[in-house]
Amino acid sequence: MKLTKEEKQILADSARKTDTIQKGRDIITQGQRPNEMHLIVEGWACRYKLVEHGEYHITAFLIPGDICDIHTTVLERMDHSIRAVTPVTVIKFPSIEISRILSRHPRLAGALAWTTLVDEAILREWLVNAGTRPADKRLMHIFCEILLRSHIAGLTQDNSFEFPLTQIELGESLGFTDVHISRVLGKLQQEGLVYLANKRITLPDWERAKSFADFDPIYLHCQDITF
Amino acid sequence: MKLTKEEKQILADSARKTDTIQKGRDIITQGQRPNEMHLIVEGWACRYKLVEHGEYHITAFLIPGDICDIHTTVLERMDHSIRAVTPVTVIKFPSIEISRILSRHPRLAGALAWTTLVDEAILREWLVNAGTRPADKRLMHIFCEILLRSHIAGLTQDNSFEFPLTQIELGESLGFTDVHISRVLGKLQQEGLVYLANKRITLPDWERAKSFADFDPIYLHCQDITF
DNA sequence: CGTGGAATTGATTACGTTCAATAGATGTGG
DNA sequence: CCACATCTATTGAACGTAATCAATTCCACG
Repeated sequence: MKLTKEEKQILADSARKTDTIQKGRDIITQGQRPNEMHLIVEGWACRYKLVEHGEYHITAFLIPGDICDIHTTVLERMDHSIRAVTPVTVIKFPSIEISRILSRHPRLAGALAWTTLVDEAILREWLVNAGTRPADKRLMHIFCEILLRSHIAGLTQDNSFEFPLTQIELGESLGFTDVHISRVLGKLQQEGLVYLANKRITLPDWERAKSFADFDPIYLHCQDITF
Repeated sequence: MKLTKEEKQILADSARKTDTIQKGRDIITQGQRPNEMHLIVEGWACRYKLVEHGEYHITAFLIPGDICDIHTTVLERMDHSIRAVTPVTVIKFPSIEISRILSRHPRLAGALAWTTLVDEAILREWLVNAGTRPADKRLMHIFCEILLRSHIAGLTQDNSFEFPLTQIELGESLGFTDVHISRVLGKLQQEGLVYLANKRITLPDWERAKSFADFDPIYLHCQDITF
């Protein structure tokens, strides 16, 4: 879906201001009812939920171009939190402006609905990932997804992308311990499926990566890529 | 969110017709681009995705009152399938009618957005469930969720609800084998946390069930219940 | 240079899978 | 209404993936 110049202008006009969030800080916290919507323009964030013992589970990674919380115009309270994984820059949109847009500009409303549905589709795929795939394929699957999403956001160089996550965070999102992530990641590198250095991931062979991870890009609702 | 009489009428007017789907049949299949939206009025359905070897993973259960596919007005192709778990009766709404409603009736659009966001919240909780909780708690968690959702839909009698799923299907949704479901379910019944008979589940002690499963209803965005 | 978080590696344990066999339930046709 | 087929549930034994506990090493940063 492509926005027209006018539509982009409408969005730009309704933006309030930009803001920067420190690494590790919450952008929004569970239970809040924020009165503005956040669009990430730089850095990585993650959605997470607390579970017993003060542990986390990460349910999504947000990269530049992603919206944190369309929820604000419809739901009362956030049922999860969003945290800055790296320093994050966001543009804020007052909820009132968003409501106005939703009711007056059907095409923009459609665009927002589209991002919501893609978020949902990603969540579904993560659930399948967690429910059916062993550690090595699960890990590769998320690398495939992030490469493709980074590519769409214009953040890739060839078949590599910046990857600021620690193995701990990776574990918290996939449902593994950091110890196990370390072992499996090591194995994947030995097998030449991934190359990781300087907070940057390279997938040397896209087709091999996809087939190893059983990765079908259909759920991202975009074109596949070729390297 | 409560709809007015007029709003309900608008929805009723845009409905095309009802349809019945046999048990085990797809209501919509992955890859399709359906031109109508389905609302379940009777029976259970499930969203599922195929994985390698022809296995399934179930990503959602749909009960009366749930909408199958708001997607149709926005996305091109279904990224997953929906199957009738029992015989299912649906009301169909042509996509064009839905588009019309979305653009002309902001409050109804909001209601549809609300159901989408709750679906997403449920998915998030399922992901946390799969990623962090052991089998017994995971199983109880889904029972808690379904009891509450059934209650909202007016389908409970006291603290019991109809439960047409096989242990195989339960396993396919939680990421366990049917063998393991059988064992864990047996244990939960011995401990008096669940009572299961005639395709009907009873949770004798709601508070105990909730605390055992670490179940926090916030993600369903509705009131909790007391029995 | 020293400190604390992140990553690696090893040894042991445990939760859930797999394979297999049996019993129970449900439905169908003769 | 019984006989047979099929799907579902139960139970047991052996195995395997990932968790846990623990000790080091690596690295970024003040």
